[in-house]
Amino acid sequence: MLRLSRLTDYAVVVLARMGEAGAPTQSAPGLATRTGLPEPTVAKVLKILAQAGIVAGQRGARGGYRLARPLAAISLADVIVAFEGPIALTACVDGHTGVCESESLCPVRGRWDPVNRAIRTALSAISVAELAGRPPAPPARPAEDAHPLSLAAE
Amino acid sequence: MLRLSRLTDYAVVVLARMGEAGAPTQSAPGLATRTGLPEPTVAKVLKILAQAGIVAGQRGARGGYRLARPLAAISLADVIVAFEGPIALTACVDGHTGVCESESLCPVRGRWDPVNRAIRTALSAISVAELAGRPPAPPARPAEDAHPLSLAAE
DNA sequence: CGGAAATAGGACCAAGCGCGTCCGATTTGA
DNA sequence: TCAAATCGGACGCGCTTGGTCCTATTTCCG
Repeated sequence: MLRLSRLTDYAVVVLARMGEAGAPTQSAPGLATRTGLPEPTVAKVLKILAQAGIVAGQRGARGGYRLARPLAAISLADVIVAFEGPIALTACVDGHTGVCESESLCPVRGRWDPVNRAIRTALSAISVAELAGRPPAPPARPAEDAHPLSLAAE
Repeated sequence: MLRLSRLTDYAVVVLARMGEAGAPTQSAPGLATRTGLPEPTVAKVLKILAQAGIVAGQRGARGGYRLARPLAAISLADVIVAFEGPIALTACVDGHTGVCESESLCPVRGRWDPVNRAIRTALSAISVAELAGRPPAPPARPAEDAHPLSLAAE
């Protein structure tokens, strides 16, 4: 199913809501009620997004979170990397030399790299704004209909 | 990490080994020793591949498995679908209407479709033969670097 | 100046499921 | 008739994910 974690899914929803709000700064409880998601989960999502530099947190009373950059400048790959680490399909790629009991026997050593790069490229080409379908008020909105991602010919 | 299951990874390795063998039919225990993978696991992988129609099983003594079609005609998407179901990044897409407690609130309803299609297309364009990196005859390691798989423009 | 509100950063526990294993039934060649 | 192999399912351990909560820190408002 290639599924990404549920937190990542939530993050996209939360970011989309943040983008369409009027106020620049919004609190985690407020975002929770507006998205319909449980409040502690939304808080956790926002904390991770803040660590990744995608949102910026403002502490103290009347604090909250604001987007560090417009939704159009946040790629889907950024969000996925923040929640799931580097994008790769197999576990063989992230420094686990010696895990495979038979590296010399493995016929696909290093062959996954172009595949991973392709997936990465595809995910980097999609912005959260495109996923949300409505840019808040950018000077030049990219497109209303999703363009074919510049991947392989369909 | 977007990781696919370990069984899927094994399947690619097993298929690659089957493609480079001389005999058309090979037994699960034989494939296990040749890949260095545990024998029950290889048997399970082969069973799933047989259900998906990627390999064909021959029962009885001197039986085994053979490729239903050449490796070049087996796409990576075929293998992934066999082991992990339909390729989709989120759980919202496979008929779970009503799971999300707030579909009307969700700003990304249906927006994942182009993303999923792009991933699917990319994975369909890659054959197991390309992952194995060697057409028919394996005297030694033919090439060190992989060719760019005709995927995305980098 | 004090209290309230909110983020920051952990730790913690429960549930789900991936994954390896094994068993019996069936088929087929020697 | 026996042996070898696939086929189909069930079972249980273990890791990862997820949701929750607690405490410290910061900052605005009365």
